Amino acid sequence: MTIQTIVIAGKSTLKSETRQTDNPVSERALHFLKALVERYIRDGQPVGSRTLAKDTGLDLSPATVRNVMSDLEELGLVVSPHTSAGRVPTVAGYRLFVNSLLTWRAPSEDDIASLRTRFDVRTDAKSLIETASTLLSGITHLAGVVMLPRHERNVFRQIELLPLSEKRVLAILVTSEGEVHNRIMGTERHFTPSQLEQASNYLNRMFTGQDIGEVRKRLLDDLKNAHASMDQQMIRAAALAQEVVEAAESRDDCFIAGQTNLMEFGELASMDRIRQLFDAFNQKREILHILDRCIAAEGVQIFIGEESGYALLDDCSVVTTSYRVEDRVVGVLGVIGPTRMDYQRVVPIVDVTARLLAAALRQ
Amino acid sequence: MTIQTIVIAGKSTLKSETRQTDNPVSERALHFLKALVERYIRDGQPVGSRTLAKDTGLDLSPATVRNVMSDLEELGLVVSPHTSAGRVPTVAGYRLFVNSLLTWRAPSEDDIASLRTRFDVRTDAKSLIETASTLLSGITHLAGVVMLPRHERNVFRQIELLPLSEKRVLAILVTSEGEVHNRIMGTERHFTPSQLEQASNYLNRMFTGQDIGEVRKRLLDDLKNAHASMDQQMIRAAALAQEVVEAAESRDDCFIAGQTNLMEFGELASMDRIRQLFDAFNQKREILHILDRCIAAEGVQIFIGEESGYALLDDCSVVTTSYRVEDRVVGVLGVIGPTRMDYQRVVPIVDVTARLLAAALRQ
DNA sequence: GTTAGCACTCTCTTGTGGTGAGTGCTAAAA
DNA sequence: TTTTAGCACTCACCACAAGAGAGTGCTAAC
Repeated sequence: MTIQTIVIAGKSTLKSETRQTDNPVSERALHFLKALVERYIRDGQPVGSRTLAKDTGLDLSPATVRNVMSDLEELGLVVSPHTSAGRVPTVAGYRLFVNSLLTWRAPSEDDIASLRTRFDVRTDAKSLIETASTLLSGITHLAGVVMLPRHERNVFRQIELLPLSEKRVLAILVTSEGEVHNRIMGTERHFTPSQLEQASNYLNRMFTGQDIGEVRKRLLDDLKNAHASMDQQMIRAAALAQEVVEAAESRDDCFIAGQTNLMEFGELASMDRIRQLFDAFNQKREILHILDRCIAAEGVQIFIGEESGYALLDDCSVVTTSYRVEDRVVGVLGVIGPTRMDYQRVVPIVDVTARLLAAALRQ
Repeated sequence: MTIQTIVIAGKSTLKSETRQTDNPVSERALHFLKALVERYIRDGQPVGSRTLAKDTGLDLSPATVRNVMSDLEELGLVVSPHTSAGRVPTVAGYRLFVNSLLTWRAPSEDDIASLRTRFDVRTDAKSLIETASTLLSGITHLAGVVMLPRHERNVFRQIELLPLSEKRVLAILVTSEGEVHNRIMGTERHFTPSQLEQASNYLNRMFTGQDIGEVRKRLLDDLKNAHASMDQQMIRAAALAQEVVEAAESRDDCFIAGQTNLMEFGELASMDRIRQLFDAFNQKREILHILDRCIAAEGVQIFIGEESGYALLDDCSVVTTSYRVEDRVVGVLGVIGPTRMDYQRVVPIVDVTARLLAAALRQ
């Protein structure tokens, strides 16, 4: 698995770990590989020696090209689906292409513009995430996904307990950056408004400013060994708070937009494949795992085909990057598409989107 | 367009407006039609005279059946896709079937059980809606959709304004039945916590218990003709409240679950059709319109094929019903599937789900 | 009214041959 | 030694034909 950092703006820096200096793949061969991948990304058809010969501009005969292709095939960088088809890049081929052969193309003015204007700074995190994934999918014509992972720093700000009806209480919890969680809870006994107010005052006094994880632990403790020092009242308050705090902690916002874009791609086009894919998207589980893996990494990450480790995504690639606010990673975002996506275009877009989203979140 | 009310529990009452007493479609022909539709619903293939002859149990020869079918075809109740295929019901055929030929089958114990246990009364409206649509789609193997239309009665309960950072304020609005709306707003000037508290106190004093629509109007008025009697402070408070109130009013929660189930059906199986369908679901617009139409109606409504009026749903049927709390319609729910869905099973399930959801919402 | 028989129609499957794109290999040219 | 031309070969794809199967409509007999 290779990781590369891209620094956007047309130029690229690669922390390339691949570039096999040990095996002697000639400059020319690489040139061909590049042309081949580009061509294949363009029209999705196996590319043959004749077309490739023209594409490179090197004025060589198809026969020569064939020889080179043979070498590339031996190296496992391309395959032909059957004897008399052209060649198609393998995962290794894409990898090499992405790592060493590609210079990132800065997103077009249009793309940047439509990104920038649509990020309205004045909205809350949730809708920002939503627009981000919609934009990503809209611009790339792939599926866009944005995730807001559990904060490492999620702070208890304020809790409010409101009576709803006889035995139901509405708990509203505000955390860190103005995120609001709420839950309705049934209670065994009736609380008067003033009791609830007392309870929330108590909770606020105790916990404001503390980390949510901590709060949860303390609440649990309190409930378990409800020590004498504690007022009955307060124990009940803790019980009420418990649920909403839990909800606030386990929250994982993750949006996927533009799934249907994937139906356009012939290579995924069997109804069955697509269905499995969509179901997976709905479950979100596996997707979240993949994205989780990117949290730590620096810069844009690219999983090509099987690299993601999920059979479902075998002929898909995932391009992700984390976005950070004040050097703290707050989330991961990216796109999912067929392996033959236009990396040169997509990668920078993912990168820029991450930056813009980060900026918007930073207020 | 016909509307029928079903009263569930195995029996059915039909306010049938179709039952063409004017045209002489024989009892036997109807019997055949019923058999044909049932068969077609079962295996989705045009059904021929031979199979049908066996199906009815009437011990008639295929030739006789063919004669009857010919009549039915003349009446526009069935068609054959081509000369040597069997017959397939037309929309009119389905209509007649649904209106007059069908006795509703009470949902199976299993289905009821899995519905009942999964409705946890102790959660908020939003998650109830979510489970309802998931359940619907799970049990029927169709797409389930649940909508919570704009309340006619949506009451301002409490507003809270919290300072987030320099120039951002978090507004939390609680309405009617414990629904929480929140928005983050940028402001031109800095508010101190106490100013915000004052402002929310003011708003709560003014508006608690009033209808949200009313509140919005009054806020707008206040802002427009900010009369001398009003304190600058209060004008700002109004400005802040404005946004979140608007959000609370225009909210339309609508969940669609199990879209992918529709991919299983051969008749919708062109990638293109499905894609359009999914895109429509994502937009939600048209779906909402259809559902809107059902709000007024009593009982279960069935739109077969083109009846829905949306070309997209030409070979889909929509089965919906409204659900009510204390005789007030609070929402609409239903399923979307191919015209050849198993109405006998699906309709009662939709009906029961509505009742259970209503019960859960009633607390 | 019902049925048997029959010719007919149309889809679907299977097989066949042709075409075109592309290959690998070999031997000659550079 | 690299490049190229030539050639035989492979395979997907298409069009077409032939046959099977399912089902029909019609007619004439029961």
